[in-house]
Amino acid sequence: MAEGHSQNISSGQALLYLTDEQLRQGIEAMFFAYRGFTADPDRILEGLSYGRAHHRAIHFIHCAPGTTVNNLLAILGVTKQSLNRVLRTLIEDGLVKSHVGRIDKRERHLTLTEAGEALEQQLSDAQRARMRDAYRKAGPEAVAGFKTVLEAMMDDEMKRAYVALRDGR
Amino acid sequence: MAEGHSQNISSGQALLYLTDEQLRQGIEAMFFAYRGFTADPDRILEGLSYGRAHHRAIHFIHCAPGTTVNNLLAILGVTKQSLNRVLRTLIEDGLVKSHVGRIDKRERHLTLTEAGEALEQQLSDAQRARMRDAYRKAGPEAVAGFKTVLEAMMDDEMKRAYVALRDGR
DNA sequence: TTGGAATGTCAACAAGACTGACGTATTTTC
DNA sequence: GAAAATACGTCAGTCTTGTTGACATTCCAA
Repeated sequence: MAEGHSQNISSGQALLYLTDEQLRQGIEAMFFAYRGFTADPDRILEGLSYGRAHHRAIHFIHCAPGTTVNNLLAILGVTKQSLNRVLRTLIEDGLVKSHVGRIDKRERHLTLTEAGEALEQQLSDAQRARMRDAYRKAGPEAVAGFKTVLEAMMDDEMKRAYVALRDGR
Repeated sequence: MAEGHSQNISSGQALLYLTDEQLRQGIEAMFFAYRGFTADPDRILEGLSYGRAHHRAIHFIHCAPGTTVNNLLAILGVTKQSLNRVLRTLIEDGLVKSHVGRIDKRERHLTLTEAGEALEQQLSDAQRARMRDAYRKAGPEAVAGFKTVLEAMMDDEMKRAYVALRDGR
């Protein structure tokens, strides 16, 4: 493949961070870091017969209370049937409440109950603790770089969702 | 939870990047970026009746040719039954070869066939292309910060595996 | 007012992870 | 040399989480 060699010798040192080796390292760092990133919430959810999908739903309902199923679908990038199964158990277990829309009765608006908020706190405390440690170790400049690269790595759609969430608070 | 408020007012601006809001943004950035990160290989594998699990196996066999099953298990963090299913199909399809160990005949050493290397190239070209774009947009300093934070985010075990792979080349 | 579009639910199925148990070959240890 | 440990493969069963297809309800626009 023509893309294989990204080492542009002629431009010297400046592009050294774009070598295939460097990129491969970045790929592996991303893989291992993501494992660490999800490890703590996974451990908490393990005993509760919930999984990562439940965590994601809870996280985004917490961030955007009153959001509709369709809305959540777009953010999570799964089919509505898949999300529905997760939501059903969360509603049955009294962690999420679903309200029929006043303006459009087809819509269901989702919010966390008190128990839901409590679990969200527990999960996000664990995840933030790891994040905080990593940030502290790395320092503010590294954190800025971290975010810059992550944003550049997103699909455009995802970036829109991310920016909307980020700036909407 | 006592951890809830990480804003340490008394230390002023210096720790502003450690606020819960900032951490939450980082968590979401990680979530969305990882989706982008896996999107391209996923698309390629979709048609081939392979999944992300096959991709991971191929990736690490490529990086560490001759690695044993146990070794791969530790890196991937899955059970042997789970890995075996994937490996079996890859061997049947002629992408991976398994050799009985010369020194220890209990071990199976795994390598990619030519066809396996070709698929690896195709997959990693796609992933590197996205990575390269992100790196280029972000610039070398951001990339350095990115890696620093990711390494700090790994579990210690994972970090060892990462460092071993990184420095072993 | 009626037919299409949008929203959400139920049912059935597949991939991929897990546990547990078992078998085999080989190496290590006592 | 016998017993224990290790490396690998496999069968069976379960769980989470993704998929498609079919369907009910509601809204809106022709």
